[in-house]
Amino acid sequence: MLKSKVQKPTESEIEILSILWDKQSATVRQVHEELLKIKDAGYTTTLKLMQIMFEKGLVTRDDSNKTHIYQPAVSREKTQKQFLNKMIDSLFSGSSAELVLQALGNKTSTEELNKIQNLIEELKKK
Amino acid sequence: MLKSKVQKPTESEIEILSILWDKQSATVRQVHEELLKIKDAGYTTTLKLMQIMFEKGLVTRDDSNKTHIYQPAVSREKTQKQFLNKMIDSLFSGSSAELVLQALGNKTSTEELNKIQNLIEELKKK
DNA sequence: AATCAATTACGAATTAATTCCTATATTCGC
DNA sequence: GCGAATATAGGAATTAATTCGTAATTGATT
Repeated sequence: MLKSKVQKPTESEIEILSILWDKQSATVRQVHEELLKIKDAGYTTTLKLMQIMFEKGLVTRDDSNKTHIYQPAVSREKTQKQFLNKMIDSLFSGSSAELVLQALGNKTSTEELNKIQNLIEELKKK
Repeated sequence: MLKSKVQKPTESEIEILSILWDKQSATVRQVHEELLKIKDAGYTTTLKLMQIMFEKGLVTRDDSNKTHIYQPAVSREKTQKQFLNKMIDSLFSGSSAELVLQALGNKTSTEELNKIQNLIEELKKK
């Protein structure tokens, strides 16, 4: 089993990835505008982050025009799994069930609970 | 609503807290011995980390003897929730159900699935 | 083609986390 | 009490992440 080629995104990088996942593709300017809605940051800060993400292989970009267009190079699902697994490992003694119990314990609507029940039935069939 | 008094533990601090949660209380030496099982580190590194954790209020300590005895000052459950919520927020669009679905998708034993089903039934009664 | 605005590139400064060296203090065995 | 062993304290060095100033480049407008 080979180590993954792509590094794990940092906190700030996840914020940017989230925007790219939503928009599919975007310029630095567009990402920056979105970022401003949730935090304070200079334009070149966003630019620099996205450049670093490009070097890390977290995003791809089309630089055939002056204004580069970025796209996520890692999927939301894969990233979610990556962080879930790390968290299960470090905080939940490796038990995903424990994590689920804790997550449900909080506040989950009946509707969501039903969805989860259905999924569990599906899983048990296999 | 007041901001929490206690800072969020870092990666390394979680490793130490995990040991303290298991042992209830321990000396730096004991924690260090445990840490060595999972990673490489010098003794004073562990010491320094635990001193910082004390300053942050993540642990308490009895320093009436030469060898101080440390105890966790934050609970495992509260810390789990803290990180779960942050993760749900940053990676799962605020939906705990989405996180649960993703976590179950992985690999969970039938036994664990049953436990979760029971919990869901409990939750739905309220 | 000269100017202007927007963009990228580069590199340095800052902040946070981790690591460990060295000095000092305490306890234990003799 | 003295020396060895073990502990804590303090601070400096390192590494990683973030932030942003400044310069160079590009393209658009005239």
